[in-house]
Amino acid sequence: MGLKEALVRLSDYVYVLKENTIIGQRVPVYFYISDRLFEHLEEDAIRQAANAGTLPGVEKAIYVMPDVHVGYGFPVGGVMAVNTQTGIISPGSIGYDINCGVRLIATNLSEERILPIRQELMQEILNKVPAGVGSRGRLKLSKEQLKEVAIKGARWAVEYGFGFEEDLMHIESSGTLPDADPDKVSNFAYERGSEELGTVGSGNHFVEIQAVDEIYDENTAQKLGISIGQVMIMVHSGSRGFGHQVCVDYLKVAKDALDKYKIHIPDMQLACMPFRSEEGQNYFKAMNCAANYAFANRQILGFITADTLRRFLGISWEELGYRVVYDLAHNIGKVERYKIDGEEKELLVHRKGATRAFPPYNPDVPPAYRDVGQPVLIPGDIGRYSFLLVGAPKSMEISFGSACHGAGRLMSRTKAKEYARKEGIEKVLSGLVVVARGKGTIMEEIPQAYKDVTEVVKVVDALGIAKLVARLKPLGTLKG
DNA sequence: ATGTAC
Repeated sequence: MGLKEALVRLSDYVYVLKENTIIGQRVPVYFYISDRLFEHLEEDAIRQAANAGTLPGVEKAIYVMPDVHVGYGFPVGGVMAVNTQTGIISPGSIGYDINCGVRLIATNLSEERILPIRQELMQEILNKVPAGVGSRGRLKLSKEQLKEVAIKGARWAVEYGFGFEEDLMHIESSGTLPDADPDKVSNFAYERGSEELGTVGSGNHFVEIQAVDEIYDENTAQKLGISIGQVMIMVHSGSRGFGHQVCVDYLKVAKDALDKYKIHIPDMQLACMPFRSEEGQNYFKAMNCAANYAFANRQILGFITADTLRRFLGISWEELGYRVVYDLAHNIGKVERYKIDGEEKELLVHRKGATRAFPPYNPDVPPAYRDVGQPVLIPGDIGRYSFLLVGAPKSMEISFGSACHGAGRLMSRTKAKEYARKEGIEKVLSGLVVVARGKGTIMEEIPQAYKDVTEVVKVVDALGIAKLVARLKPLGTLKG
């Protein structure tokens, strides 16, 4: 019997894989998924989530979001919380792209102003914002400068001239994670990161000009300063080669330390080390450096895009009305406190393809959003809607303060390319304004290659993990 | 995701 048959449907959006379904699995795995998305649930993704349930110190349950798909060791869309005293830290369960995440910037512009010029505007953004694998930015930073980036995160970018002090108040952890030690990052990571700060990268990463298309919760939207027809900028990017190298380096450290700490794992991709060990702490501190690099990266990308838009229209910053709504990580490990069976515990929450979704009045929600909850940003794929939600109370009870992160792949990259070639890329993308240096990435990232993100957000909304606020439609997209 | 393969 396959694992998929072992899943028990508890309600419309909840399936469970009971503990001990696989050997050594100490906690249940909850899948937050609709029946439609269940059809696409891969056997391997279920196995990966169950495997994580065997890791030392795992608490309560593994949670899997509706946009789940197979990842390296741990599925994308997975949330795992580990006891910080007795548990491990797993680089593969945070992901190769450390602090891959999303930033949303609001403007005062209305959609009508952009629609007639969007083709030319996107060409200009293509000229000004570096994108693509191995793309190099306008900055070339020394190791010493990168160490500052690794410590200061988004603040470094603001001090360098990319943005404003107020931006920092509207970023997860203010865009600066404190437990970062740049001496735990390898020279090779610094080399790879030296020319990539302020670049978009490839894959599903993008910079997009959007318009607010539908509002689901007028009251919350108003408090967030969001209204119909408003032009927004969305940035989806991560820590580029810098974070990738940190992950590669510490996966090796973890594999080499398995015997030393007598850790037994069902899959080498789940190689991990005790969180309190020297190796574990070194990775945590290096991971936070990479996360800070990613916060700085999105700070620069968002600012350059806004500045390009502003100059293109020949208007002032005041007239543009640039305002960072929020910026968050969807690949990260965070130390947070949760009540489990009445006992408060300190946990390392691994979020891989999952966003934090803290409810109203949580102290980590910025003051401006205190009574609405933390903004949750869900990027769509080329030509697809993106969504703005806010964290809701249930997340603290049933998902370690987490929600989904996006659509999740449906077709492999090869299959997507085949499809695009067969149908013709012009037809597949008809009506959309998409710019890129090459066609390759676009072919792999066609909308048909992804699950329907609308269905994904419906699930987290229905579960009370996050509440739908607004839908954003793309006006123009820059891809890597 | 990724100098898209150590």
